[in-house]
Amino acid sequence: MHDVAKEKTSDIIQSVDVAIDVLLHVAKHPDIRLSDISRNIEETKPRILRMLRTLEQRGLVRKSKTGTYRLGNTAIVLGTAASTQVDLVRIANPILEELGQKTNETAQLRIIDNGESLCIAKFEPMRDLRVQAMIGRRRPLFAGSYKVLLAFLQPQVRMQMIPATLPRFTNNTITNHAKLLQELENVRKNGVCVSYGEVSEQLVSVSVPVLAFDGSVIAAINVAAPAFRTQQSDVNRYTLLLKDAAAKISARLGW
Amino acid sequence: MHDVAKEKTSDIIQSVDVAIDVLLHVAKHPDIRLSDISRNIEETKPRILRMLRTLEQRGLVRKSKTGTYRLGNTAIVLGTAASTQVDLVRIANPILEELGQKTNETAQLRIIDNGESLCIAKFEPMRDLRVQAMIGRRRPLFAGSYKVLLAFLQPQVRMQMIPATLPRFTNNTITNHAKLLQELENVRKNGVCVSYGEVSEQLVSVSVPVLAFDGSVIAAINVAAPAFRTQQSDVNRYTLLLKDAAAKISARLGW
DNA sequence: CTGACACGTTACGCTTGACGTAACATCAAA
DNA sequence: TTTGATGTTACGTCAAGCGTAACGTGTCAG
Repeated sequence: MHDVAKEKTSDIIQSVDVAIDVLLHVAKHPDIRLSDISRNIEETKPRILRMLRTLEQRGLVRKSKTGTYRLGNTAIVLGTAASTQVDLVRIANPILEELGQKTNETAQLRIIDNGESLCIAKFEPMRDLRVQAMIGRRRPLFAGSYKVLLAFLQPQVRMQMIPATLPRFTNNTITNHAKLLQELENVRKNGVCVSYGEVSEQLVSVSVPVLAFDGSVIAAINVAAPAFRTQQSDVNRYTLLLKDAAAKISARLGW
Repeated sequence: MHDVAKEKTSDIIQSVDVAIDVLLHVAKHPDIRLSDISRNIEETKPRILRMLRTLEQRGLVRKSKTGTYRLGNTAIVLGTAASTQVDLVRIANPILEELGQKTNETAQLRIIDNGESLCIAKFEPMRDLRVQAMIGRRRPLFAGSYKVLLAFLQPQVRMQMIPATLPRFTNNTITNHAKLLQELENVRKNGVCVSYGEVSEQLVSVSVPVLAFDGSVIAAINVAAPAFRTQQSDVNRYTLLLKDAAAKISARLGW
């Protein structure tokens, strides 16, 4: 066996691991059916069926009359408990709300997870047109203002997170490695990253890092707004508010 | 083997089942340590360790530097997804909020789960003194206004849910079987259940059922308030508002 | 200082739990 | 009817996951 791309599964209990795969798959694809899960996860149908039955009996998933699966009540209970247990989220939420109220734009809290940025808290203002945020949504680390997360990583770790070729999303996407590294340098110097439509043409996004006492990056908070109503002065204001909010979060995390 | 109290584990994959035990246990007891989980679940430490490692690698739990475990980021993502996938919760939430705003008291959505009532959605008003509700909290079915859930069950199912001896919580708790059955009869007739301090001395709680098209009970919604500021007129008003809200939920569920 | 007793962790040989194959029933479309 | 999906059951096989035992470590009490 070459086990080229095979993960080293040291001490992981595989049936549980696959069950988590199934659970997260149902989370991502509501009303999915057994066969589709089996195909996507690449496991046999009887195995997936056993998994689903186990999850269902515990209320983590629910089977509809038509045979499709969704998350169940236990998942709600679990998630609610989690929101109060994860310090970062619990602390950030009110600060994020204040930030969103002041800017009247969408604010997010994002962490690095599995080589991507993951939204784990958000605030959306009450106005007709706003940027939509979604808890659980993943975005690349190397494009848009979330690359602030990249900028504050240790150099050797950072390099591993940057793919060989940088995919293009818009005209403004940075696809040149040297340029990206230069930009990361600037971001680190200024403590803020502003994206003018690097991922979506019409959006401006401003992110700052949430740092630990030792300068390591914990998360990023950001404000995203439609480009047409965002002047340079707004960006400056958001930056100040973001830095203030980030400092508050850091402080309240105990540093 | 007598397998007297042994559950029939037909087709359930045990290691996954235990992993769920562990996960829910962490949810219920934040900052718990390996040994305690092992003791409570009654499984060996190596087993639990393997479970925790698997859960941790997927971000469902997180291990602190001191060796205690909490829920992790993935649990948040999961729960958020679940809130949007479970029809009942998604539909009930805005209606519950409206109900809570109108009454200016705490409102809850509760279902039957495992012989208890389980809170799966809530609204708490912005005022200094209010009844606290918590998603995931369980309460008995046979005491307080949640017995509305019991009242609308099919008779044979209902009997199985009522324990041989009814524990007393307060002076007002119904501990007599005949009396309880009589009360359930009234509740079914009136479509509402009012508890004057049956579980907590100082609380008044009003619940109505959310019924399916066929008359089967799906859930209960309730309003709970401190007794000292709740007159009979308030109870009457809550009842009307609750019945209205329950009808809306039923309708929006597609019946 | 030194037992004594927690804690988490590792190693490993044994067993049974969980696996995949194959066959099944059912339905829908061709 | 045939074809090709679906979900499901049954069963014999095998290795995944188990518990035992022993380890290292830290913290109390004596």
